[in-house]
Amino acid sequence: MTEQQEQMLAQLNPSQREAVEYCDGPALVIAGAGSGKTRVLTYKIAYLLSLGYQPWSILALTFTNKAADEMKLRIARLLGDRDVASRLWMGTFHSVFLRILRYEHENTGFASNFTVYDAADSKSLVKAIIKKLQLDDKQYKPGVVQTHISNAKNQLVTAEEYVGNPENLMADQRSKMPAIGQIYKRYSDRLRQANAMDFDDLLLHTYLLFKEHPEVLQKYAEKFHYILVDEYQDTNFAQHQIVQQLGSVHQRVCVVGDDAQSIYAFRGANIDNILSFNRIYADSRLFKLEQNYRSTKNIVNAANSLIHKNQGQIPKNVFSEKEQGERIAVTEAYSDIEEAQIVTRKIIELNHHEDIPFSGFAILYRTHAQSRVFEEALRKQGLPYRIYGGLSFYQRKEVKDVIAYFRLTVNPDDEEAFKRILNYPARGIGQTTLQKIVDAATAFNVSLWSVVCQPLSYQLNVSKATLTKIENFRLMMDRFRQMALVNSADVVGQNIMKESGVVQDIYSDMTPEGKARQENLEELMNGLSEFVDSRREEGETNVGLTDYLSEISLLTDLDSKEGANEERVTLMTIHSAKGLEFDTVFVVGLEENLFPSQLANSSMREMEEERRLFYVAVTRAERHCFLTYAKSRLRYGKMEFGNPSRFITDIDPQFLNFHASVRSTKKSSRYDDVELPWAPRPRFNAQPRRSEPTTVQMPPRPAEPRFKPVRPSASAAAAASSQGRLQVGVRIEHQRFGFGEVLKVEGTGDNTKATVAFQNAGTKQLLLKFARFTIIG
DNA sequence: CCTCTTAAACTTTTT
DNA sequence: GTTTAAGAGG
Repeated sequence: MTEQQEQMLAQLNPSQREAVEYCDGPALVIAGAGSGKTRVLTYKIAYLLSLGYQPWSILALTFTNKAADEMKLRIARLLGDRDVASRLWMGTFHSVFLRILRYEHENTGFASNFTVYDAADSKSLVKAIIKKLQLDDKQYKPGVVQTHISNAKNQLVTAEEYVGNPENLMADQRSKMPAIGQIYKRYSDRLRQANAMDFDDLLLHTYLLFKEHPEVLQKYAEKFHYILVDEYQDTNFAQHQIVQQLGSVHQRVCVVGDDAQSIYAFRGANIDNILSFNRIYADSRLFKLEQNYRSTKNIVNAANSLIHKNQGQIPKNVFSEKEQGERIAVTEAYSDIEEAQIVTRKIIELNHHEDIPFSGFAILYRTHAQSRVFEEALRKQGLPYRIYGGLSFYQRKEVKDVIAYFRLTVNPDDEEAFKRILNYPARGIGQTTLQKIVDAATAFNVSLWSVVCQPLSYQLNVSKATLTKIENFRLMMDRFRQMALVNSADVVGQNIMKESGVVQDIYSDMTPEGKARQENLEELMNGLSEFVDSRREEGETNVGLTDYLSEISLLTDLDSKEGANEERVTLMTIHSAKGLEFDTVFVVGLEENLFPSQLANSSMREMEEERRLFYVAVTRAERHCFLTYAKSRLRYGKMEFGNPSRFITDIDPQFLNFHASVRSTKKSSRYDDVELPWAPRPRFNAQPRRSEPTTVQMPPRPAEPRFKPVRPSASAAAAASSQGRLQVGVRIEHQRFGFGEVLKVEGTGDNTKATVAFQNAGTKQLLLKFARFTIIG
């Protein structure tokens, strides 16, 4: 063993070390909450590299981009100057498979420029099909049908197989939706027609690709000498099978997970995947990480007593060696509004007396709808906060519209994009005409775009005037495509914005809502420019719209890097909080029918998942954990009265402290404010009232020119002058990545490249020609 | 074909 | 209470 390896392994506890060192075959690592799961994964990858594994032969799969980014960052830091993190195959299941599917598209029957439909696109398509089949959308609710289709795909059942199996029809008849098979079949046909895949297809088609083309599977199974999977308890059948396919040659598969934290069964995650791992990989070894490094003894013990109420789990003994800590405080509030006030007050108090920064607080709730009251309370007190989740930036109407132009430019057959923009901005092609186009397309089994190209051959029956309008639309899109052939994504994007008339439409609206939309589009265009710049700096020459769309199609709000390091209170659902930790956690809304959700009442299985969700919530806390519930709450605009959640009594009372709120005994109105007995700490700027009903706080941008002018070669002059002084060891400040140190300089002239380790952004390769930074010594 | 008004549905959780 | 769908009128 080399000294470097010894040094690295010395930083692990004995069980972590065992898990890292065992590299000869399949391994299952059961990692309790806060036990250093990510640490094991990153050290294991670093260790593999030190053994001589090539970075591109290691595949590491996660569920969120955030987890993947975090791991890359930590590996880069661990390895120091070896710039290999970027060459690892690391990412979410969906993003890695998207990459493979694009590369191997010839064997999938899709063109390489296929679109990824988001959930809204899928739903809209399902809805259109239900309508087309003249089914009652009360009986066939699009969302419910979509879930059925999604479940089938996650079980790797294709539409053909679904229709071919009479059992499915019988099951669907029992649920009063016998036509689901028919809808599923038509749905897949239309996706193929549109050259598009939905989220589930990224898994299903990867599986099919490998199954139907053994030679392709062989290539990847040989390529990946080691496969690591994070959060294995959340994998569904499809993911489980693909991992098995890819591991078939080398059998070196290491999965990490915690059955107690399985919270995605509703989405098809199968806890059996982790429970049956030992059976599938005959000679697999089991490692358990049981020491929790995150939370106080009290929190860990409370969580243990809670999860003990669940049946059937892998036995483990999670323990903490940290201080005992205080008991978990349970507080009753009179109303949801008072609940928010209590939490806000407590945050101010802890911030004041214990110097806990605002970023050390998290308010965790079961549903997004609960965020609003907390948002208002925090704003009233001038506390900085950030709400995660809900409508992401890319799902806002105006943003989706522009993205639809990009999508249709890249993929003419994209139906959902087509429908979105055919008459936006208004160009006199209405619902009736669209319906005719759709009908013609379905009749001839072609895409909507094909109909527009040859309206006569597809017997499109519209007036002469309408035909001209359609023709103009077609010509415009063709211009965009010509442009996209030779220009980079930012240039094309700017042009599309202007020529499509979107800019004119949005900027003619001077209402506050209109202003907000303008800001969002500026944000979008800035993001596009940044994307192109950053790809260029990394040496990519042709950064097209396809690249950009691939990047953003799989992004969620949680992945936005902006404001991540700011001093703000975090508000999020418990689901999004998985994997995170905070000094102080408030778990709110602990009422029957809210948490646990009333929908979980029907089965034990669902109730246990809710309990695991609560377990996840409590174990996010390092030092303080507070539980609150409200006796009354406004829901659907109506006042409801609830009872405390059963989960509170699931925790052994020796770990709890019960409080009734001071005010709930007094007569109080829902609307008056709580007077604070102390002055709050320095106030931060309150967030401006959002004019859009979204739950995302986008960081305010400094006043800038409307759209950043496109820079063909950034600040080439500045770069050239600094180039001479740029050498190993020099510290720089990059416009976007922040402070970093130069590790390597190679190449000459325009091709000079520098490898820079940034404090917060990881190690990046910068092409000096494009990079914007200043040398600081 | 567009836009304004009114009615109904909505809330789990997300890649 | 909020957002989307449908229907009437221009």
